[in-house]
Amino acid sequence: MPFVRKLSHFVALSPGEIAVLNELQSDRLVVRRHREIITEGRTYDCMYVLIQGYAIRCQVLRNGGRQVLNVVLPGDIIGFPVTFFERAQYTVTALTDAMLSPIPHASLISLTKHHPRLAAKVFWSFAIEAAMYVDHLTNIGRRSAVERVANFVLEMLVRLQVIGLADENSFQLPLTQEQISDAIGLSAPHLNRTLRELRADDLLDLQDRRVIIKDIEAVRALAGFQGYHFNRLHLPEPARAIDGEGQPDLAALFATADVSQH
Amino acid sequence: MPFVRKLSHFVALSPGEIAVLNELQSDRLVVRRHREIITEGRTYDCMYVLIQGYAIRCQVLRNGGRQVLNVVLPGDIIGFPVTFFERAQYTVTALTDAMLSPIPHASLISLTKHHPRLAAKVFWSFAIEAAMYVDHLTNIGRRSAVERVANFVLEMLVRLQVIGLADENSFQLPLTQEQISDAIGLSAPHLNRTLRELRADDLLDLQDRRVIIKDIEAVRALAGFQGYHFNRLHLPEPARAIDGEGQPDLAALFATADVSQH
DNA sequence: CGGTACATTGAAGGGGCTCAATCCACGTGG
DNA sequence: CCACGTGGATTGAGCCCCTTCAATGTACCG
Repeated sequence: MPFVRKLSHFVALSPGEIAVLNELQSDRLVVRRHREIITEGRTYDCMYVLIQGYAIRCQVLRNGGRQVLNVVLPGDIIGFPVTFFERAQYTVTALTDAMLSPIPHASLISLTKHHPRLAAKVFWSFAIEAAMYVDHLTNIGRRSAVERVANFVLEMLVRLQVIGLADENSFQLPLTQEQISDAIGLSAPHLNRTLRELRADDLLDLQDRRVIIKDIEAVRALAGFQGYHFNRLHLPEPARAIDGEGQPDLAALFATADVSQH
Repeated sequence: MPFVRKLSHFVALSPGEIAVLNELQSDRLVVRRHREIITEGRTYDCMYVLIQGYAIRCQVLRNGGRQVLNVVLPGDIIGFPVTFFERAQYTVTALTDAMLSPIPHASLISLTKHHPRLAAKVFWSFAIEAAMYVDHLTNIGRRSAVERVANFVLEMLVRLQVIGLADENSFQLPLTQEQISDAIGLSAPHLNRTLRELRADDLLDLQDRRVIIKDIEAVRALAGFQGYHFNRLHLPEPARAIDGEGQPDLAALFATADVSQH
């Protein structure tokens, strides 16, 4: 289960919590390539965990311009923030045939009640999405074309490594150059020229939907890559927790596993 | 309490819930103009509600470039996602003298346990932040200078109206032109020229930190402004909630107010 | 074989940047 | 009261990065 794998990378999960998470993702749903998973303007009562496949979140402007907000990888949750509003803010499209697991909002609320600490961990993980948007923002707002490509490629590398879909310095990525260019705010021709430059300098190569980073250190230096949000999440630990109300069952509240029936 | 006011705009709150939220924000902290509230790279055990004043979230690049990620207004929570990681991803700086209320992470977790439905509402509200980042992304990635300014100004108008700090078509905004330009990915000179254009066309005016939108409809048309995330939040309602496990206390779980001691 | 999807390349132009210089309001100290 | 410093707004000149609009190339596929 890629979601558990990814979440484990960011925060400790007890066996009981893992069981609950797997239970949550027991429903399955298949979406074919190029179909929309979420459609802008519509209403949704659930989120989706992407079990297998790839997708993009995407906004379209009246003049035809597109912004690819984000690439969705296996283990990512589709639905934050988009399904939390009465009308979806953007569209999510499957890039490949994809397998999803719907998670009704009601289940999340229910989790909040019955497994509060686990729910907090899930909500905490939404911070990762938000942090990625933040980094994209600086990337697009304040960097040159080469720097943008370098950052994009490094982000993908690290995210794919977390879920075991990238090796040391290369990975598959089912995006066309046009989609990549829409993700980093460039025109497709200019992205192509920028890639040529990077290839000429032996920094990285992109062919047949495969990215090979030939000189990671150089690319990292070029990108000014920080990647703070690939650090672990920071939840209060039981030992340090302080609660003004002095609840009697405080210790239980902050116990690592709040799952009793397993 | 601006946070309650803002949250009420997005989701229904019972009197009991409002009381709990006010209790949460009882601590006070003053930060002077130009001081940092959150510093990149450091660790935090609490979030802050901005009670009064203004702030900006901001990332700095090695080459000196800055990206203003966001303007923080009264009622906004400072700390999502930035304090949820072991190292803060960006810096938050007070633009004016500011009053804050610290909310320990532990209190949030505690809320999850004791007032699960209210906690869900608070976590749900984080989607608003993320949705704003998403809109900034398309704004910066795919729009021209005039369009960016139009969008920026409209977003500020609506956000300030929600908390009662803007009238029909104008508002104070304590940002220099340089800071605004860093927010929308332009250079300061070019922002200035763009403002001149907009002023010449009688669309809007910016003087002495005050924005006056002279022709809202025209600006809105120019911006292609959607503002989906100013819609209400969409939580499951008690009536429609479905829980696979068939918990006996389901009705209680989804009751609007889950606060008993008030 | 023609059609589709995508990568690649070229030429031309413009939108926005860089780097200043200037202006202006304001506060501060001599 | 004026000289000066400072932070910010405004304007100008030059240019380059990137866009636009094609055309061309190249797989793959029914």
